[in-house]
Amino acid sequence: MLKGTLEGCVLEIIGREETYGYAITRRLNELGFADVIDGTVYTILLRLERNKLVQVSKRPSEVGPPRKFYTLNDAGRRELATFWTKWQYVSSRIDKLKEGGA
Amino acid sequence: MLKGTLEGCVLEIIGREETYGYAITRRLNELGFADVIDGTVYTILLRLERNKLVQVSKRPSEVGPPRKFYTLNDAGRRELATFWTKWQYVSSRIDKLKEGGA
DNA sequence: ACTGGTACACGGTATCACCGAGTACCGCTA
DNA sequence: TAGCGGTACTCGGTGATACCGTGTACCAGT
Repeated sequence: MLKGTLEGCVLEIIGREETYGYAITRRLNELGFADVIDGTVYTILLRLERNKLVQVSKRPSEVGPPRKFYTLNDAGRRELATFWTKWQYVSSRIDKLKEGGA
Repeated sequence: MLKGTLEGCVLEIIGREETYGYAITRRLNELGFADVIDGTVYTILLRLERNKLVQVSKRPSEVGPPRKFYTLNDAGRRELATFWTKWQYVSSRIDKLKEGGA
């Protein structure tokens, strides 16, 4: 019912600005998703890449190994919009169930 | 991250009043979860039963085969409270990410 | 040379929820 | 009385998400 939520969050983060896996993990942790681990994020990123929702550009870093920078392509932006629509729908229903139930 | 959400909804419905599988499915569909199918609900109910979160009472129906009525026990109520706490936490973070991202 | 932080990939796994088929009770009607 | 539609539950199989741990590797500072 709500699967792919974390993937949606990752899409949103990428949609804001070009970024890379390690930074996305840090961002998610900052946002309060404390238990999201880097391995999970990389899994999602590889899936996004496989599903052709992102454009990838590998560039060297000055403080470590090269980074893979991601940006959304058209399909990715559509997917993101679909995700938010679905999220709003489902989460509002659940909130309604929580409050009073009608 | 959000798995078990549907299970939480089912717990909430049972928490409101003693009810049974077929009626729960109808209720969920009414609430807007149109694609939730009875098989899914029964799977969840069997899991709740196996995990000892509900009390079950099988009683005959006047319009069909016997029904299995469910009520929450203490463990079920605790699980429900935990679910809502977690839901509120996670959904608020996601909403925050959606609006502006700070 | 070693440690610690940065950065990514990969195999394995648990579990949720979906799907479909199967069983069975009941009332109505043709 | 046979069949149909609605009610009601069970079960095996499946796909996908996200978790977990490990391995690899680059870089800077001590």
